[in-house]
Amino acid sequence: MLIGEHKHTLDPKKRLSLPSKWRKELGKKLVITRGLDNCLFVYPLKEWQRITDKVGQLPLGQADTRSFNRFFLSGAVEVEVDSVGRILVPDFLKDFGQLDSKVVLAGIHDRIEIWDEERWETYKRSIEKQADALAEKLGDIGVL
Amino acid sequence: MLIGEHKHTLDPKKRLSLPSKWRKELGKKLVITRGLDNCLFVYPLKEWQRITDKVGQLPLGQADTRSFNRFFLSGAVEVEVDSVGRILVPDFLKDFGQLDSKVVLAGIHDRIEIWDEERWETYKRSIEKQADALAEKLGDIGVL
DNA sequence: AGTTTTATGTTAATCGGTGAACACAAGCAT
DNA sequence: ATGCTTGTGTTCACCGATTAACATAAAACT
Repeated sequence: MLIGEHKHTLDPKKRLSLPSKWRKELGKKLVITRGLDNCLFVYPLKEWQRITDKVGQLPLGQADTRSFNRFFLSGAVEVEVDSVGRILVPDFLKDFGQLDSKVVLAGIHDRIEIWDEERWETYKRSIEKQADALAEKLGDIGVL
Repeated sequence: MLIGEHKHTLDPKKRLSLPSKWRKELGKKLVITRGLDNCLFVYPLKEWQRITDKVGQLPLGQADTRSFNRFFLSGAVEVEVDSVGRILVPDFLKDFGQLDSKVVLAGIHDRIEIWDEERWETYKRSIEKQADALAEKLGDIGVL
């Protein structure tokens, strides 16, 4: 289970070292892709396969799902973790996530998300404000 | 069953000793996370798993659940109880809970909550005033 | 073909976290 | 009252992670 948040830096060569806490769980091969809300999603290879299975089952007839597939799949890249636990972030994904050198890695259950630090802080403040309202909604669903 | 309230202090290294009463029940590994109303939730590992099972099944497509997942999961940290019964509170959670050195630990059924002492006192006063009204509401649901 | 730039791999140094051990204070119970 | 448990504060030393710096390899361009 990937949880927690870590601040790291993207080195000048766009390499990002993964929090050592997560390395075992993440494994050697990962998939990075465009995420929602302008962050990047990073999945361990196994999880990625599980997800593409689901996505592949969506009806091709709807324009929405076609668009989403393109967004999600065409932006995906398989990367390998190097000997010191770093991954290489491709240019186009770095641009998409508007990443500077300071980034935040957030563990969300089965994936990690990469955020530009500044954007993460503002986003976080906004969800913290909404949290109580969100929780009520989820209470209805029976989570808490 | 975790009940009662205890005043403790957060030491300069952000360590918090758990009330000895609860230690057996809490076990060695706990999860701390952002809670509602600006307090922190602390779950024994087992309870935590029960909750994340539910949370993990929420649909990725809804912005609300994404937000809540980020709020709840990225804010979670697994901590170990040290040899003298203390846990370490990460910076970002200390900030979120607006904790000073004096805190209150409140037992709420299957979790404990960490509150800044001052904020706890005001909150408590407010719910004490509302108590009668709250009870009526619960009566409607059939609790009391 | 040679030179410069880009990519990748390896090593090193620093910084901070973490844990253990200890000492003291305070409260509770017998 | 006094002895034992619990909470708090401090010190130290160690280990490891992250980052920066360096070295090598590949590639691109002239």
